Amino acid sequence: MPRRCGKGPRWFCGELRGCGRRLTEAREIVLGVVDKSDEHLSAEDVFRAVRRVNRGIGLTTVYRTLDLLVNMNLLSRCDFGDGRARYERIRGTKEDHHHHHLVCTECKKVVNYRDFIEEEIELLGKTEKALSRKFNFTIRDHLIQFYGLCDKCRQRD
Amino acid sequence: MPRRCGKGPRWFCGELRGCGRRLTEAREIVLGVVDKSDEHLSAEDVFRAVRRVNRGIGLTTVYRTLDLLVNMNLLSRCDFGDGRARYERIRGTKEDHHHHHLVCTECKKVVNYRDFIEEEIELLGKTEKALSRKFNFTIRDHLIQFYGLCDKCRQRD
DNA sequence: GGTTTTAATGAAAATGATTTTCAATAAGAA
DNA sequence: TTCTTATTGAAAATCATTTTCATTAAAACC
Ligand SMILES: [Mn+2]
Ligand SMILES: [Mn+2]
Ligand SMILES: [Zn+2]
Ligand SMILES: [Zn+2]
Repeated sequence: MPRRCGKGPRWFCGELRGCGRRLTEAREIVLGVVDKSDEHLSAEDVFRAVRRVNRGIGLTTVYRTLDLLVNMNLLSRCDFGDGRARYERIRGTKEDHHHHHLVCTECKKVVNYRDFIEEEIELLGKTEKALSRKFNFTIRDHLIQFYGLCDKCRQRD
Repeated sequence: MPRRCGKGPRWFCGELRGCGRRLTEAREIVLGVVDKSDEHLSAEDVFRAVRRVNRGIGLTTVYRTLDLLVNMNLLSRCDFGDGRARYERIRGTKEDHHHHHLVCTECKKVVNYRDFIEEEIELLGKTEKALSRKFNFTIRDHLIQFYGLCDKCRQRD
């Protein structure tokens, strides 16, 4: 009889075990930190939050864990062009909380939006079909981002 | 009477002078290299090509010049997620040769496509209006990229 | 043509996010 | 509990890009 996995939610423990991985405090804390936040956190952001819970966890481990969680499809890694990766939790089904981003090029503020997502998805389908045929590509993912100036930055100029 | 600008196309010389800049051999060669190519060149790629014309030009100058040309709106800087910027010439009017990218996540091959560009533009307009109202954003630019597997990489797996 | 101003340059050093190395630690199977 | 080996932290390494600074050369002005 396998010993009850000490800490952390069962499902997470299970997912990890499933691929021969171990449930550690660092992994729990990192997942918890990103999960709680509704921001787009950098590795450094996550590191700072993690340290508040356990001072002993190193930046290297945070990087490694974020990588792992992205590969497990629990987090998504974003690039808003400021030279550092950012992470956010993928909630529920893939299609469920799908959203795109609106980035202020001035203050780097990022807004999630879902307006016209349906139309974007429809366009995606169309494009996928056409490009698949034309270039023999299998499309797996897409990136749609809008750049501009937020309210405050527009006025400031 | 201002001396005739020695080398290079008049328009380029003029554009530079217009903002208090000087026309140099490095700038001419860099622009020429990116202009001739129909690839998405990294700074290193450009550097190698530039050296074939003039061995004396340094990598630093290539970086500086690429920056300048992007700011002058002659080149566009792309990010395909491989950790280095890539550059391509912007031809003609902005709307004219507008295209989006299809990136193979395996071999990093990049394809330009224009299929459904009209629909994408239409969607952009719609989204711009809605997001502008909802979030008080002024949209200036957008990024639409598809990721997947090219023909060869699909078969190889 | 020559002289002057200062933008542009190259080499080397610095930067900064991320990755690698490696010896020590601890998860979890038995 | 013991044993295997995945995971970890600290320090060093990587690598694209930027900064520094002394030198060079556009081009404005004689
Ligand atoms: Mn988001
Ligand atoms: Mn292109
Ligand atoms: Zn802003
Ligand atoms: Zn490929």
